Amino acid sequence: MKRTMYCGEVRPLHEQETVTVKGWVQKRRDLGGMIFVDLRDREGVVQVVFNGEISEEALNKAEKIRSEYIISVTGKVVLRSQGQINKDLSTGDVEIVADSIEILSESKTPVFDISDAVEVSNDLRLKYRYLDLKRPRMQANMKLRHAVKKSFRDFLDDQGFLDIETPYLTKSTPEGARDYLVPSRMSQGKFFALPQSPQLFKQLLMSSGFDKYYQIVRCFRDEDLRGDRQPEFTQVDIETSFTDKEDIQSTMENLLVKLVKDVKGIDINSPFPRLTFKEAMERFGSDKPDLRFDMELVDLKEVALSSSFKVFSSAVESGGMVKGLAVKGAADQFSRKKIDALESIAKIYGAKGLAWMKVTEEGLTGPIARFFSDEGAQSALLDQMDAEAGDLLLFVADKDKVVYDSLGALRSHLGKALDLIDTSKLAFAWIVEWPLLEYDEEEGRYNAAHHPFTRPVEEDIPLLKTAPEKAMADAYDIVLNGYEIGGGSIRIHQRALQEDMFTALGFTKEEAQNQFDFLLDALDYGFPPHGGIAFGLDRLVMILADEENIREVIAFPKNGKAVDPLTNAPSPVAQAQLDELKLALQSIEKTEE
RNA sequence: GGUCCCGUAGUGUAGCGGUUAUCACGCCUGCCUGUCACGCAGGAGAUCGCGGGUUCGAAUCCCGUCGGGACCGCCA
Repeated sequence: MKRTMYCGEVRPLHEQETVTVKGWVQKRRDLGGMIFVDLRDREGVVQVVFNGEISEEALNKAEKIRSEYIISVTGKVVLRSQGQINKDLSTGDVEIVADSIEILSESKTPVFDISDAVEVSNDLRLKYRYLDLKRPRMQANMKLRHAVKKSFRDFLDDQGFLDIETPYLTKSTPEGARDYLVPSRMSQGKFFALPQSPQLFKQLLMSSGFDKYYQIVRCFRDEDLRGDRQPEFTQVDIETSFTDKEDIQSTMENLLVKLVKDVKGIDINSPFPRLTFKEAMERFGSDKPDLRFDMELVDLKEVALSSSFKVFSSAVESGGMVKGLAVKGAADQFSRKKIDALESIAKIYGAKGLAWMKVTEEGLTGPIARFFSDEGAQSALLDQMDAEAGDLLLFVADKDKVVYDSLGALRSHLGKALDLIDTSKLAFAWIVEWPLLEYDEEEGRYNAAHHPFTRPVEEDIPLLKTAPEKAMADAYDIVLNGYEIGGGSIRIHQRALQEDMFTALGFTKEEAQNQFDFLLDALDYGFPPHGGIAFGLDRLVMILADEENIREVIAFPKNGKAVDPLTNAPSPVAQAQLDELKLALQSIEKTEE
């Protein structure tokens, strides 16, 4: 019998119709002369009734079925009588009275319940991912991911963007993340790298005149994993010629407004707020601030300098800073022990300590309150921090980076812990005016903050030769609820400027030519001005799905050690395979330090 | 590379120096014609991740190891 409809789609309008549904046995309730089966497919669950008075044969077969058996049922749709309606099911007004049943596949009892109710360990879920993906949560996440991709495609297609594929077997480049390498049999001793992004290819496509390009594309980075980072992840990669930053930003805002409406039915406002990198760091201690709540960092340079508290004044005098957070109305909730816990968070980011005071009706209390006992110092502090009785004040005095990182982390932590976040909000924002370069202390040189093909802002182009570290990039990130969900820039489209950029990054002419000859050569043949953006699809879907790990929106992800417990990849290979590639393994025995 | 947390029936857990190792769900058998967390009666199922140590005695304490998770570094 051919399926006539999905289980989850049976409705009262189908009353008296004979239907055939095929699905997985969610639950069997055997009452003896009568068996109820909840039958599940991707669209939902419907109750099937096996009644000996209707069909003895079907009832007998139904006695044999167990959880997750796959069956085909043909029967009549009937309305349930009052009192038998199940309002928890979308199909709860009806049920299917079975005339016949066919068992299409048997199943062992699954190792865990196919339900959202039980929290199963990550390891088991990934090992039995095909079972895990049956769960309603995962089915919903996969459908959402599809809807997001479709919305991207529909919008970009409407706007005249062309989907063009770029190679996965490509050239290793020294900049950026560690590459995944693929040995070449045909060119022995040489390696492809899997792309960290299709960056250079999309730029070349611009030179070829494709004008508007997009691709939903897998990218690979061999770095340690996090909740929002997998070794392979998906970008929505976009590039446009004859454009500028504002043009790209407004197009992407239109895209996201439509996307959020399409997949969540939510109206969001555009344009999105624009913060400079500096402003984001100063106000939120993060380059990807969560703008769903306030509690901004307060600069206390003046207060610190005039204070008798050495820790504060000397931090500023030695070139660092002092910043504070006013945690509104939280003084009573924070015992000494809880403040110690906050301090240990600050210390993760290099803070030597976390200074604190509580504001009471009588004034400031806490171990450092005595330094702010005089009327003037106290009112200056309270004024700056907009603090009042009942507030908990937190301070970090240190190098800029430590102050930003530790207070930024405390702000996020407290936002969650104190329930300050309106979780129904989607707080998009652009972070703009990024430094072009950042200093790498380990290597003792400058690295591209974004990537080496990012154009400096027009007025800073001369700085590239004189003081490149001061140059700002024509780059922009887009953040959502405390995550970076995309980033892009206007690119360099002149050879001379690209060479200056390589020089600023410490490349010799030969090194630049060796690594990027194809780009430099192409630049000789002319590039239109161009720029673009890439979205992290997994992260965006994760946030829209209300998940906290991108694993939840990837069908077959890796675990925290970059291993796939389902297939057990990566795995050893046969000696013959290595021989063919002329590869020899070094001893991988653990060596003593 | 580093810090912290977790490993107990199929699953989720209790126990934290002496228990017949707890409970729930699931599983198996029987009964049951309106269940939907079905019900009732019974049953099986655990080398307490692994190795070593302390102790009269270890699931429990200590060390190591393996596996998992979170975070720092790393991720243009």
